[in-house]
Amino acid sequence: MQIDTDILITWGAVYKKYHKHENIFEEGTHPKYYHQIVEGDVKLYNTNEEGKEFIQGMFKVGESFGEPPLFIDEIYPSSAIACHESVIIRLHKDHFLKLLSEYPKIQESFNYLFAKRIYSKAITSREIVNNNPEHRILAFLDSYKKSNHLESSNAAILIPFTRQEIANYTGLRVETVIRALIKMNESGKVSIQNRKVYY
Amino acid sequence: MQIDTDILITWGAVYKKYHKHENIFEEGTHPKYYHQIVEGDVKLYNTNEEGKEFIQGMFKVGESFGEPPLFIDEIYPSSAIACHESVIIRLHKDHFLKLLSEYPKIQESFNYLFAKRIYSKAITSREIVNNNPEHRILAFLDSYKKSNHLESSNAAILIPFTRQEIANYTGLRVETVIRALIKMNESGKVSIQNRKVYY
DNA sequence: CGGTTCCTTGAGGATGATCAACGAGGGTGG
DNA sequence: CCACCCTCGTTGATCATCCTCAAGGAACCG
Repeated sequence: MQIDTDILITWGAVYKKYHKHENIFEEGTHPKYYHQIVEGDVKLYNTNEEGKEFIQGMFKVGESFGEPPLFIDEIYPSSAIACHESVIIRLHKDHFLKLLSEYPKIQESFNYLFAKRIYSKAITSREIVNNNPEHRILAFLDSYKKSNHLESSNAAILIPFTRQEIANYTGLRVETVIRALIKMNESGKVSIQNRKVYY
Repeated sequence: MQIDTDILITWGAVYKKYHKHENIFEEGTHPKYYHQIVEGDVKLYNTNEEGKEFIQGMFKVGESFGEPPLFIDEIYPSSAIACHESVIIRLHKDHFLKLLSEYPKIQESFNYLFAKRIYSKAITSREIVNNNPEHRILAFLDSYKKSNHLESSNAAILIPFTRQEIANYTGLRVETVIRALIKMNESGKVSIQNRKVYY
């Protein structure tokens, strides 16, 4: 979702800078703002009791994140952190909801966005639950590719994630991801060139 | 989501009866209708290559299902089947989208519904990915309880699912679910009374 | 170069999946 | 009313696989 920054500013939004690895909001807290990325990228994640991280999603320039709780008056189910130096434009919740009611078109866009998210989550989870590491990783790669390179469905693209991040996405362990990727490279399902994964 | 049946009828919706275990739509096909349950219940599911089933969700009287693909012009990511003798009111996709654009209130309700689904999915998946059977089952029980018994958050309720269904929801195997439930009964996390699970 | 982050490898152990039976209950028709 | 069937629940033994732990190597950056 991308709301025109001019509109956001008009309604009282302000830019805020975040350092690399700085927290944007914390799991369990009440949402106060609508967030949209102007520069940089953001990770939504959980950490469980044992300190293991699970990545709910990664978001990049132009995208909004952490909106669902705004609509249903709930606390954040996960934390958000800036992966790199980032600039976020944020609008106070009340103003955001007001804005929403004034612009049915934006309302409609959120419907579209949410429907897409649900759809993509449905696709992913049916593969993730299937306890096969290769499946899980492929599901992750597919969903990344689909959401970022709609056009070039044939050419292999660089996967800009570390093995650790892939592990945190799929719920696997780093070593398992590494071993699976090596096998997938041998069988031609992915291509690895000096440690970079292409798919 | 529940749209007034009078409105649906006005826009051309019709009732359709489904037998127990009859298919309502198939994974991979293009959605033609908006579906809302008048009587009975519906299961959304996938079957993978090895024939293992994964349940995406169960829906009951008054609820709609399989709507996201309508919004984004995509094929169904899963199949729908009537669990029992059911009556569905369905409205042709084109009419549904038209109706939607005429009623901003309904549009808004879908935003609310979708936000809720995303939220609940986020909660669930962070537990599901954690490969511990007990966690997975508890996540499932919590999400069921939350979506069906908002009020009585303290009293134990009957879980109306077979162990096989719980297995298909959580991606575990029946035997694993059984053994986990027995342990959870012993440790007091659930209560089992002549084979029925209470939580 | 020294430090950090990321990748890789090996060995061993834990645990969920699998396979194969069997038991319990509910419903149905003779 | 009883025999049968069908679905669901249960158990035990074995197997496969992913996790764990521990260590070391490669790339990158100040």
